[in-house]
Formats: sequence, structure tokens, C-alpha cells
Amino acid sequence: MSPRRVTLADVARSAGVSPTTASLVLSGRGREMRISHDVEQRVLKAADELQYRPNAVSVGLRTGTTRTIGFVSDTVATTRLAGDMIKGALEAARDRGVMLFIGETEGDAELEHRLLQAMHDRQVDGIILASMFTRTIKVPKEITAAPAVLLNALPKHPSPLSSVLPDEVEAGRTAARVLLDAGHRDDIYLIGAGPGMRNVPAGSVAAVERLVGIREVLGEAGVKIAGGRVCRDWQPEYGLDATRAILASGRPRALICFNDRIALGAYQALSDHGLKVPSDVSVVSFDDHPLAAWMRPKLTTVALPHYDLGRRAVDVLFDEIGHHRDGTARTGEVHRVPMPVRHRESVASPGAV
Amino acid sequence: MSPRRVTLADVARSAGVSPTTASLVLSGRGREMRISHDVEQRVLKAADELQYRPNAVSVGLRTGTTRTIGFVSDTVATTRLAGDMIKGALEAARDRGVMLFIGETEGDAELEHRLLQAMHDRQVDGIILASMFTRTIKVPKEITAAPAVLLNALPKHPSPLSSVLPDEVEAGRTAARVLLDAGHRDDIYLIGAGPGMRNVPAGSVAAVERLVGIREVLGEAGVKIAGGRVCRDWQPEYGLDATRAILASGRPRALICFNDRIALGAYQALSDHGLKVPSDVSVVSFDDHPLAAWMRPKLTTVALPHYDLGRRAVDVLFDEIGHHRDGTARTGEVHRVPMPVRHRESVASPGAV
DNA sequence: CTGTTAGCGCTTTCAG
DNA sequence: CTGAAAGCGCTAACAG
Repeated sequence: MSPRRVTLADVARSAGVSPTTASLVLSGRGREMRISHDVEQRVLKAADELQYRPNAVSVGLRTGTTRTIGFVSDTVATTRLAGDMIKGALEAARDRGVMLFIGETEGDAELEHRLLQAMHDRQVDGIILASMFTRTIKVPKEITAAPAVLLNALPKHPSPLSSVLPDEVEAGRTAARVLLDAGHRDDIYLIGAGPGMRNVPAGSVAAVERLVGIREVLGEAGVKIAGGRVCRDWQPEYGLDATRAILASGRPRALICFNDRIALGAYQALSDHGLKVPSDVSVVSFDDHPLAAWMRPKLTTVALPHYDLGRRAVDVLFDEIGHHRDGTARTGEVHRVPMPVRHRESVASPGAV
Repeated sequence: MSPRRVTLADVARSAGVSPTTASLVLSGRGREMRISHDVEQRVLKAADELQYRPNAVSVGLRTGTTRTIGFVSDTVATTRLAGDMIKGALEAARDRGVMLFIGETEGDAELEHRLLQAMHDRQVDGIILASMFTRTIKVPKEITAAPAVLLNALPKHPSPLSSVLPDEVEAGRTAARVLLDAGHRDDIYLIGAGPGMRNVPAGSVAAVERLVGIREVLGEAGVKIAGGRVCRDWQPEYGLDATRAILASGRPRALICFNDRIALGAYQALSDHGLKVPSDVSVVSFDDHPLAAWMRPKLTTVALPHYDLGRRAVDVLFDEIGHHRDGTARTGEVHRVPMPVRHRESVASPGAV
């Protein structure tokens, strides 16, 4: 079968030195320990010839650190968005020479519990607990067994855990600025929430934060939001209904849709009404869902930075691991990742009537 | 910080027995060793009270088996399809109490090399080497360090590795039967390959296998393929071109498109020609890409079983691991996973003109 | 500058 | 039926 792996002892023997010396040389601390150049070369040569590779399991047992982290999400592989988060995390991990365990909880607390246990049993250095869409979650107690960060999620109850989230408030500002920059000052309507801060779908972090940003920028510019409609669910059909309702009483020049699926419905309503995007009505949205590039005209939208979120999560996790190692207190910070605009074809100046 | 993990020694001490005894009881071999019921209960109680969990790293070092497998693919997280494969693998692994390392090579051999090494260093029990789309690959030599299976890939050179693949030949038969069952016997055209076995895009396993199945069933039914066109690439634009070319000279009653993206192009060409699907022309396709359900009329297609492929791969891998353990020879088999038809709206009887 | 020794947490002979 | 002891492969005191 497969030949027995070569061990440090093999290398030491072959180089005619003790395991300690071999270990020192191979861990790069040979210089610092002022090991003779001759011995160093012998060890290096032996290791190279025997193709020695340290047994990471053994190192893990001995040092207590496995260069392995866990990525647990409620639903993962299945969607393109989540896929990008994983990809970001994967690449950041690779840059640090760390491997990723992945697991899916499907929103099942029991499963989540077992997964976290299985990972801790394997002595992961830390855990990323990710949510598919931004929301507040109840942090499982067993997570505290190792450093951890929340990805795309906020702790429902006070917790020492740090979070990594898209910067939704700034995204709201961005969307508003896109319209302002195009020259819109009147007849700007919101689809999906608002215009008042009370009119927001329950439990949606994204909704309130986006709204805050929008109102802030528009307010500062002295622009009044003409109107807005909540949608019970951010799906095309509700976007259609909401837009239709607005069209019944008003005459929008610009729409800020709270996500791309809503925008799809809005397009439909506009078209039914004989209104053209963007010449009659500009539309700006959020998420940069794949469908945004499929829509005609292509949708200008403020993108959810899935890939960056993934990367950032491992960066933050490693900070936590560092703090954990040298006893520094947990930070419990909230890290916001910028949401970039994708300028496409759905926004135009209102002048061109 | 986090309290030290409780060890087997702690349990043994608390139960007033030796570590050996505790180990025996907890590994379930207490009965077999005829440990006294009293002692057994004491150990169990202690373990439970202390919330003992074995340190998997230690077990891994001691026993050489880590209950961990590696999933390496050329590109993975990014696409919905690959995501489903991972999900299948994840769930199958979970059923067996095994964790998954995942890694992406991006088609880079050097990266692949390093990833496989990193996994072997961590003593994975086996590896799944997956490809995004079915193809032949050069098997990296370092893979032989542990049991392994190829997923969605065939070894380019003779190899002892088993493979798990979609059953493309049977899928071809299925597609042909769908048409036959609807009553089609004439003017059946192929878009993407064929009708002769020479007319196939280079290097596409799926193309030749699907064609074989199609020709077999149609041939046995005494039905002659009216024509067909290769597409240099299986993209909508080429599907459109190919269909247009066929429309220039013939009058198809049914199209077998080699994948859904091609079918999208075919729809377009048909529509440009004033032909309705399915009343004028039936269309059947392969893959069940998400877009198949978006097309109007919804596309009847033979699905790539990504989820099942993932599950199957871990099943096969575990067989290999079993064989590896008891020294039985590697099998090197090719496992085919059925491709189910998704009956939708693009096929009708040719009678209804 | 290098080697001896111990031990991470667990399983597994081998003796009682 | 139970315990003592060894050892998986490696690192880290501590001596020399």
C-alpha cells in the first residue's frame, strides 16, 4: 500500500543528528539557535531527499494549533452568493496556509450544535459562523470554545463576538447619490420600504440600514422623498404591486428599489404603464443579484460584496485568534465591508424628458 | 479564557478508574471486554457530567484515521451546479460523521499540488477530486498517498482510481425516448453535435456519450435523424446560429439540443422564424441549468444530477477507504449516476399541427 | 551548539 | 475484569 510517511525521526537519523536539531532547523529557528551551517545543510538535504513533510496532526496535538478553521453557514453551497463568500474565505485562508472545514446547518440548531462540536473536537483554531442573508442570530453557546466571528450576521443578544457585514447604510447613501448625481431632485420614490422609518419589513437589518443612508443623503441635499411602499416580501410580484400602487397616484421620475428582485417587478409595472427606463424613470437598486445584468435595460445597483465579506471574515478571525493567543480581550467589533455601485443602464438624467 | 478541555484522564480520575478502562467503556467495547456494570455506569456518568468529548486530533494521531476527507475541485463554490455537488458530498459526509476540507485549484496544477499536500499533511482519510464539468484529467501523482475518487472526471491515463460520473449515454437514450414517446418519428434534428459520430466538439465526453445514447434509441426505433450541427462552443449564440442554419434548409419538428444554453439560442432562432415551441417544434435538452425553468415555454431537459454525484462520490470513496484498510485491491471502477428527465413544457405531440 | 527527556490525549498490547 | 506502560510524531524545557 502507500509507503509509511517519512517522519522527523527519519530525517534526523539520515542526517546523523537528533530529532530536536532537525526540528529546530526545519522550523527555521536554526539560525536563531546558531546551529552550525554544516549540520543545517545536512538536515535540509536529508529532508529534501526523503521528501519530508511534517505530520500536521502531530503538530496539532503538540502545539494545540491546527492551522484549520471552520466555516459554518445556514445554507451554503447552494447559492451563487454564498458560493462567493466561501470562495473569498477559501482564498484568504489559502494565503495564510490554513485549511477550511465547511458545514451547513440548514437553519437547524441541533445540526449546528453537532457541527460546531465536530469542529471543536478537531481543534479548529477558529470558526466563521455565516448567514446567507444579513440578519440577527442567537449565538450558540458552544461557539465560545474558540475564537469566532459572525459573517453577515449580528448577535441577537449582547455577545463578545465580532461581526463582518456589508455596509448597508453607506450603500443607502450611495444609491441616493447615484440619483442626485444624475440630477434627480423630485419625484423620487422608494419601493420595498419607507419613506418613513417606521415603514420597514420586520426583522430586516438591510432594510432599515439602507433606508437610513438614503434619507440621510437625500435629506442633506434638501430633497424630499415623494413616497414609498413597503413590500411584505422582497420578491418581484410585490415589487410589481408596490410600483403599480405608486403609479396609480403619482408620477415618479426615479425609483430606489430595495433589492434587485423588487426592481424586476418594478420594471414590469413601469412597462405596463408605458413608462421607459431610464428615460422616463430611473431605477437604482441593491444586491447585484445575477439577474441585474440580465434585465433590460441593465440594472444599476449597489452590490453585496460577498467575496470580500468572505475574505474579510477570515482576516478578522485571525485578529481574534491573535488576541486569544496573547490574552488580549475580545473586541466584539462590527466590521463593515463597502458595497460598490455597479453603474449600468437604468439611471439617466431627469432633464431629458 | 476558554477552560481547558476535559480529557479522558479527567473522566477516568473522576470515575476512579484507569484511563484504559474509561477508554474501553467509552469506545463501546466495554461490554465485549465484560467490564462490570458498576464501573461502566461510573465512567458513563463521569463523562456525561464533565461533558467529555474525545480530542479528535489525538485520536487521529494515535489511530491514523481522522474522519476527515478532502474535496478538491477546479472551481467550486462559485457556481450553483458545483455548489450542489458540494452540498451532496457534505450531507453524505455528515451522515457518516465525517468532516470535509474543501479546496479550489482554479485549474492551477501548482495550487492543486499544494492543496493535496496540505490535506495529506492533515492526514485526511481520502480525497475527492472534482471537476466542474465532465472531462478527462491528468491525475496528480500525489493523490495516491490516500484513497481517492474522481468526481465528474475520467483519468486521462490509465489509473487505479474510481470515477463517479453522470450517466450521459443513458441520458441520451432518455432524451430520444422523450421525443419518441411524444410520437415524433420524423424531422428530428440535433443541435450541438451529430448526427454522425464524427461531428462532435473535441474533448467533450458528454457530447459523444449523449450522441451514442440518442443514436442507439432512435436507431432501434427505426427513426432516422434528419440532421444536426456541431457548435464550436455550447453557448446560446452558437445554438442560435446552428438552428438558423438548419431552418434554412429543413423543417424540423423536434430538436435535441446538447445543453440548455444551446436550447436558449435555439428558442430564439425558432421564434425569429415564426415557429412556436412546442406546437410547431418540440425541444428537449440536457443539464437542467437554472435557466431551463426560466425559459418560456419551460424547457424539458435531462438533468445533470449534481447533488447525487456529490453524495455518490463520498459513498464510493468510503468503499475505497474500506478496501484500502483491509488491503483489498483498488477497483478503478466507473460509477454512473442516473440523469433524470425534467418534464416541462417544450415537448408536444407532432400530431397537433 | 546539540542531545535527552518529557508529554500533548488517546488507544492498545500485555500483565495481572 | 482492570491497570501499567508504551507510543503515534512532534516540540520544548533543560542540560550539557
